[in-house]
Amino acid sequence: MDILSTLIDKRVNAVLGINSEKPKYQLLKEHIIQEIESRIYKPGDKILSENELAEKFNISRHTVRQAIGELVVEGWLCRVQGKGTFVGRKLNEKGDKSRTIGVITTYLDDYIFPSIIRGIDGILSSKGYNIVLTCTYNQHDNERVALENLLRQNISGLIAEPTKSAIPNPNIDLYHRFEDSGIPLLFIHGAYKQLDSSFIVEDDTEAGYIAAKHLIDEGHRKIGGIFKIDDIQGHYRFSGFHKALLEAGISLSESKVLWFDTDDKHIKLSSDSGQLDFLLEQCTAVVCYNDQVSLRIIDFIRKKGLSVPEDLSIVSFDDSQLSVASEVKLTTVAHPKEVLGELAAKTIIDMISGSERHYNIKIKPELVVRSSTKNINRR
Amino acid sequence: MDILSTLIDKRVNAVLGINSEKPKYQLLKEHIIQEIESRIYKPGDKILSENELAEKFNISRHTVRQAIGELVVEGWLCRVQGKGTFVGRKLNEKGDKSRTIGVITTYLDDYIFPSIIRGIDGILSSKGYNIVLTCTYNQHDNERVALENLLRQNISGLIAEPTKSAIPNPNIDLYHRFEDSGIPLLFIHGAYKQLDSSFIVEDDTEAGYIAAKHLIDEGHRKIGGIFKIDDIQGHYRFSGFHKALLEAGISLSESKVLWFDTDDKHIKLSSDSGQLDFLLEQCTAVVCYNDQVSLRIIDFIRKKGLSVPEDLSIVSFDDSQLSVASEVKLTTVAHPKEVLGELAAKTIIDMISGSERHYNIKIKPELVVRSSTKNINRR
DNA sequence: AATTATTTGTGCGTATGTATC
DNA sequence: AGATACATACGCACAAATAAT
Repeated sequence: MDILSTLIDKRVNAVLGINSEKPKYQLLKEHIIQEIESRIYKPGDKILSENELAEKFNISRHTVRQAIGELVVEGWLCRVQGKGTFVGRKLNEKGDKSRTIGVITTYLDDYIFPSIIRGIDGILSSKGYNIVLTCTYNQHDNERVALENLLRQNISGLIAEPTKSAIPNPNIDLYHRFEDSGIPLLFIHGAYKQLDSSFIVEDDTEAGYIAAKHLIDEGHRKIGGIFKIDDIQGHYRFSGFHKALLEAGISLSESKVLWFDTDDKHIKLSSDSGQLDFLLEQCTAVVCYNDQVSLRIIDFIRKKGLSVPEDLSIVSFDDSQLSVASEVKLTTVAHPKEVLGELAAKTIIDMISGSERHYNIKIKPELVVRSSTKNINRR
Repeated sequence: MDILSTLIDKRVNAVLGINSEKPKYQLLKEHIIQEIESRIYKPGDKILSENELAEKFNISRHTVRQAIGELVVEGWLCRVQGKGTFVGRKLNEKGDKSRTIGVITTYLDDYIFPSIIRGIDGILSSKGYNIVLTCTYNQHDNERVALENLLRQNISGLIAEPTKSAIPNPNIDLYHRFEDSGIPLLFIHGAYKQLDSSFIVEDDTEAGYIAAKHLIDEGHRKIGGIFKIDDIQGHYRFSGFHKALLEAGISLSESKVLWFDTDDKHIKLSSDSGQLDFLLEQCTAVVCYNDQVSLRIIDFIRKKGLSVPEDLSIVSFDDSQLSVASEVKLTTVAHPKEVLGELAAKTIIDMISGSERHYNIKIKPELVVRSSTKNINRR
């Protein structure tokens, strides 16, 4: 439905001017925005001249200028004297981009994001790019404010972690504006299903598979697992763990897997809860959700007067600083972290300067073998 | 010098219109900006009406509107229909501020800034504030871009680490604009001498004093020091170290202090450089520039077949993760880090909502006594 | 190389609408 | 109710940049 089509008729125009609450320049603005969003005009296209628009809609050139002027400020259009008005943002003096990259994450302080940000920062700063970082605290309204600010900032590219990626996102329209403006958009750590954008994620299923496979290769058959249930990574890691066991012909008895969540981990994983005894009774090895859990298990075993890896082999995930801080150095599946950040930075630079514009990347995790696992066949 | 004063005379105006490259609305813009910067108009003040300006400068009201319109977009002014045009940014619907805080640091990945950012983030997010973070990589031009972007956003406050604080800053004008707009400005980790702004810094001299004092209190008299020479913190810490020794009547023999810089630390502090032997020969204790240096010294001593603290007591600075990761837990003077960040966050909130607008805070560091020092009188 | 047409930029005038005090 | 302020909208003229002739 064309907002301004009725304006062509002068009499109807007059009627519309009374009925409609909105001023003419506002209607024209919305009309032009709609033309851009519906891809009638693409980034770089020349729109109708001011006089043509004035004639087409029977409004004065002054009113057209007012509408276009605001759209320029909002980043939809740019004007070039003597040439015309074009869709998209004006480039700076030298004709190149701003060399500023926007980054949106859910948290700054999250266990994984300092590392990812470090990876992004390391590459981008060495390539002469600046970073503008905003975090959403996993709130859609904060995400919206961040996107609106970045749209005004003439950034060359955007790296974003989805906010609440599992549920429908109300800010998809703003993400579309980056694509409409020809600004590369790259998601990390997840992607919106509603948006066919580039993304880089880690492969948690593969991580779970690698962890279990390593224990199987070391001769273990009685393998337990401890996973987090309120985190999708926990599900994926369990899924890969399960797959490896099935491939090895090991049936998964429920009793060998312990699930915990954010709230009950202090109870379930404490030494005297009794929940952990099955590990020592039924297993020679265990896959732990992350390095923190590993340290708890090692603590538990030490209190029983036993030791790792002699009495129990342990594999965990993330390769955090904790994995080398303790006396037993942990065998762990390294989360990409910095690598994910570095790859994201390199990819966004590729998307800005190169021809290739679409990337769907899953990073394969790698096992770091240290001293928390042993081969039970060699003795 | 009033840019537009000559415009009052119509004939001179005509002459100026030929000689001056700039259009009238541009001259009016600069005139109004100058009036705001010179504090003739303060935030919240009402400026002359459009008609008054048009009459005063003998230009049309349309031209005045064009000038004011751009100043509104740039955040200098806001217009209220029926009331007038005022200095400063328009508040949002509910009349309150945006609850977004701008943060500018030199680096993201620097050894101290992840912690400071964590402190800021922890407090601000819990109070419902958002953060927009930009880092300058210690470059003035990046700082300028960051400040310009933040000026366009509707932030309620700005926390900034000075970029190259030791040399004159070319972006002082932009920092003034925040103060002109009534946006609280708080520096951390240093402050520009040209600007009489609030700041929160750590007291490195005091830290050096505390470190040496602790060793003296533990009975040591032969105390060495290892400091970094290309970092102002190194100078401050040495200064405090020196003061403590003087107070205790210990003369500082030059041979007991080793200076290193970023480039030569791998050579000077390596086990086989010979530079470290004086420590074992002449001292019972040593003050190390940071925890990293401490670990190197411990490594050196272990290779000599000796141990800490039995053969040498060590105090260092920062209380980083390293200080508890090794088998010898380090006695160390805790850098505020998170506390600095948290205090900065609390202070900026105070400055936004409270009446007090000016803070000059030096944080006293605290000694964390662990097991790298021993009293040589008790045996 | 100069001319011309087109397009945006600057600037003036006027009138009327709407919000505020 | 009236005065004042900004908001919307129309008209015109000329300058400056651009592209094509």
